[in-house]
Amino acid sequence: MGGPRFEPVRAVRAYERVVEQVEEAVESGALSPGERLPSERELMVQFSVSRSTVREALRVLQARGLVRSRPGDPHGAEVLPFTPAALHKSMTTLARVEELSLAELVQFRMVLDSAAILLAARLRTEEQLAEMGRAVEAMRGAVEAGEDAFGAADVAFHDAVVRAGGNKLIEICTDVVRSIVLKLIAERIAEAPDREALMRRSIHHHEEVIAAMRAGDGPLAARLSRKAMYDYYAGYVEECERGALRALLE
Amino acid sequence: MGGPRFEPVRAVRAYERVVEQVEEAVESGALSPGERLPSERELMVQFSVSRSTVREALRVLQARGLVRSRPGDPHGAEVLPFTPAALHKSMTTLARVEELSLAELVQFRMVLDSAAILLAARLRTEEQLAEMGRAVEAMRGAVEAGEDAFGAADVAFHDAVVRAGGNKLIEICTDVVRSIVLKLIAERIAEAPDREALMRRSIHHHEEVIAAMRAGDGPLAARLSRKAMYDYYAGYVEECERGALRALLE
DNA sequence: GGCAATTTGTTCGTATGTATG
DNA sequence: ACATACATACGAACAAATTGC
Repeated sequence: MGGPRFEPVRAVRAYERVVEQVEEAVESGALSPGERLPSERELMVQFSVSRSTVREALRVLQARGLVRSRPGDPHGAEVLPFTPAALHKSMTTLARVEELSLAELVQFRMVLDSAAILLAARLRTEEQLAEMGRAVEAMRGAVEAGEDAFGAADVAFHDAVVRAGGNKLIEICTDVVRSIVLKLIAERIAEAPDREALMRRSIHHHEEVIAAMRAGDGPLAARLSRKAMYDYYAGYVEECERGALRALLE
Repeated sequence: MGGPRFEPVRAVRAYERVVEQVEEAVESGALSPGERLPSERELMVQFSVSRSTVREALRVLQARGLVRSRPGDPHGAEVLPFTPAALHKSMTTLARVEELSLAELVQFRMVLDSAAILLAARLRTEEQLAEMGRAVEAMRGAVEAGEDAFGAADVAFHDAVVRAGGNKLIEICTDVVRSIVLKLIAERIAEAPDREALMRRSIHHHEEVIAAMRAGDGPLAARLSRKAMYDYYAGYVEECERGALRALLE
């Protein structure tokens, strides 16, 4: 006994080492968005691997949203600014293969949104509050204009809220989950009965949320927002799953 | 005017079409975890592309956690069960390049955890409650045993809670963010002063949470859990950022 | 345990269409 | 318009690894 404790070594592919090095350079800031990677031929020299290996590595980096390469580009692959695209992709996959129900997704939104509102009620500036107000105004104007305009204004409101909340992780996850939910009910949302009444009630709810935030009552604002989201989406959720959503309404 | 409205066509690479088809097969259930893909040479015939193209596609699918291929395996690439590995990877990247602060991550955990507890307080079975109790017992026994055992028991507790909450998205995100947080403070957690006092207080908090859940008081249990997490992690968070965490304590 | 067949990992060469200057 | 350098894609080849006999 005693002696050195050796660890099992997993065979690591050549392309993985290339990925690791580029990834490290990007995440450490040595390579910034907008900058370019050397050309594939240059990379195969620097890493002393073949062209195919370089290309496989670039495919993986591209799948992770770190770089983008275009045919014929003399500048080489471009380092991209962070986008939640990869996060979006893996959550979408999760939603499909794990069969996440719409109820679970909406519930997740209710949780994140009310948390953001709770935070925003404390941290918001007057300007941010005004921005939320303008978004609700836009929603009012968009009732006639159609789904897309209304939806865009609604997104603007919630974006303003989560930004005011100051948590980037909440911001990004909210964005990702919202788009997944919208995609799931996109075809049903237009043909919902009482569409206009739903919109007007939603606007009313949003105004109540703003009022509560202005008064500094975060818990109330959060409770109101959960109620608003429940009212808006409950119609699309299976009856038997609404109970779980109502559990968040107190 | 009039005439057909043509849509812009983005040049789609050959490997992407391969990825799309395999991805569709996996997500639709036509290909189940444990099943095998044809060999690379067989795939190049079926898709009528070169082997390099097949391999680039396989690398992307592997990066997304859908398949795994090993050298020499005569059965071809294996279709994997879903793991949050890809989600974990993209969140870790997010944490690094977007410079998520520890405070934001902990805040996110406080939000998800208290939501799960709120749900679990309503939906938990007696058996699940008992499982949480056993986890706390294990924590008590692990105070002497060391960090790892205590941490494992703590994980078991929170796992039992989120499972009882019944939202798989919350479950997975909790798991991902927890491991990121732990990695960030791994080296500091062992050398924290008053380590044992921290553990004992944490155990006490967990017992209070269970009691509140048993009494059916979800909001109280959630509030207690936020407080518990704040107490446990506040020491690792920059002074100036603790305010944002306290905003969740009411 | 050893051996043969097959597969993946990797390299190299070549042809083609494309973007830049 | 042209030349250059690039990414895309194909095909052949060899080494290393795995499976099944």
